[in-house]
Amino acid sequence: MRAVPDDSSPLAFSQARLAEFRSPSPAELEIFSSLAGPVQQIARNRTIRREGDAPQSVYLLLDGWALSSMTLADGGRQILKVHLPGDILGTPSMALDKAAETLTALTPVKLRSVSLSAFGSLFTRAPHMAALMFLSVQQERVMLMDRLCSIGRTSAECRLADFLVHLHSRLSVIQPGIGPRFEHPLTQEQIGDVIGLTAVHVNRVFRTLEDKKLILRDGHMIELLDMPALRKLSGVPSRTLAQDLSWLPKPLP
Amino acid sequence: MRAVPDDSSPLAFSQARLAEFRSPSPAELEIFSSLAGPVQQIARNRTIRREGDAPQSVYLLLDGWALSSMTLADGGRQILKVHLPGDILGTPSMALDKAAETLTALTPVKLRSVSLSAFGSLFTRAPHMAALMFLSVQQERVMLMDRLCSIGRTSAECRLADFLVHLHSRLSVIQPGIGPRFEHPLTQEQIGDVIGLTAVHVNRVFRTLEDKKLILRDGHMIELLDMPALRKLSGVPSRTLAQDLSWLPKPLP
DNA sequence: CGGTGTATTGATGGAGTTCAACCAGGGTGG
DNA sequence: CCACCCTGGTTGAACTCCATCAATACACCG
Repeated sequence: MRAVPDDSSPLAFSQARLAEFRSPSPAELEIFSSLAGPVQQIARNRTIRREGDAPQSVYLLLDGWALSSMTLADGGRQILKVHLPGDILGTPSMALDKAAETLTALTPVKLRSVSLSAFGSLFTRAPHMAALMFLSVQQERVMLMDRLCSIGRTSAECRLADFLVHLHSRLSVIQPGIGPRFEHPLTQEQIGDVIGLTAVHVNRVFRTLEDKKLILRDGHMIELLDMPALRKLSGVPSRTLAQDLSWLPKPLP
Repeated sequence: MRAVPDDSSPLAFSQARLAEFRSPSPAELEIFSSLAGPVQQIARNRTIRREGDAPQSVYLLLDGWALSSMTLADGGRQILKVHLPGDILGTPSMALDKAAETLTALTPVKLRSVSLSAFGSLFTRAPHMAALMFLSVQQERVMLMDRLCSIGRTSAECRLADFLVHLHSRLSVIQPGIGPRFEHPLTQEQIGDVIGLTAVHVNRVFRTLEDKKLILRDGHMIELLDMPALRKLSGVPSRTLAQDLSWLPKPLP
């Protein structure tokens, strides 16, 4: 199967993501791409996989925004991650009986499934690529740790600032030269479910950030007016990836 | 080098941990063990590695309790994980320039270092073992996700209940047949730093759990009197590992 | 025996929730 | 084309949970 579909730009995203860690080789990208199923379209607000389902594959997000979330006993919801094109969805539940997280399309979405057995073959066919995946998961883990700090130990204002700065920096990776303005499809209730606040309070904190001239809103467009101040407010340090990954196994030729 | 040191029990712990996912083969455990450095002793309250240090190795915890934590801009601290014997410490920062978490010995500790290059060789020498490691990290990620829910969306009472139930279940893995009572070395301030509360409030919540006859305390000994009620209170579902891991690469003979 | 770190309890205050009302935009169907 | 709703945003008022400040008690240790 030819790896790259007609509109090759989506795969370019995921290449950009993995290229954050120096270069999987073209041969490896080819392998990974050949493991994935056909491109599927999912409509807005459709569930991709529900928590409790048996995990049978993971998903390469090509286009659109998606959410992974968990539902609590009391009906509350926590959004675990806002997914952007290039992300791989559903991997946390690979080791589990029943999926821990629900995956939902936030906008119309294009994705390709990768079966667990296909994924598993990476470990023998492309060890270097498998190691990159391993590191990518560790990176996700650090992001969760940072969010734990943010939610556990900082005020609502800090949390929202952190969320906006973090989202913007992730968008910058897949849209270089994006500038300080960006559009997003999230409701204030969803933002609250990300950072552990009620929709009402998210609204109020948005207002105070505006009043302080730190951000500017127009509908679902947000402009970060004072990035340094926002970063400082967020409290969590920015992470830089290791330069020296010479300890990894050698990439395929 | 003979893999198992004289007191072989500590390695048995880590075997127990990995055996949660069906069986790395003895040959693989031998490989892993041969990668690790000599046994080191660390005194109580000593720092194993500070956040900001360049990550050069990961650590296999053989004996004792350890903490991984992050310090915020305002001086606040979030404890990311309470580590028990058998845990591998420091892996989240493998992909980073500077370590994200500080590792501290909570009790006198025995550990062995594994250099990054040694760890990396697993991916070519023992792909099945590498895949088990990969799954183990995903499992850690799910634990962080569960805690995010707990801290982000539940009351202090729920959080403490969740913490106690979770800690107890992890202790049960390395001390089968432990019963409902267990001892721990944590101060109330440290527990607060785990679940995002102040020491004062941790104390009050402990009291209410006692008053409700859910737990019983004597110094640093805790007895879980009503496990079902505590589980229900915690709100987060209990996770069960996948039975079918046939999609993994074949283990070494 | 003083000193330090931890546990405990009370009193007060504040950040965020909850409840409620109102508004704006955008489908949809008569 | 307009009445109708329905979702999402906005603002106010009351309340609650948890933080903060403070004081005491207790244990361990030089």
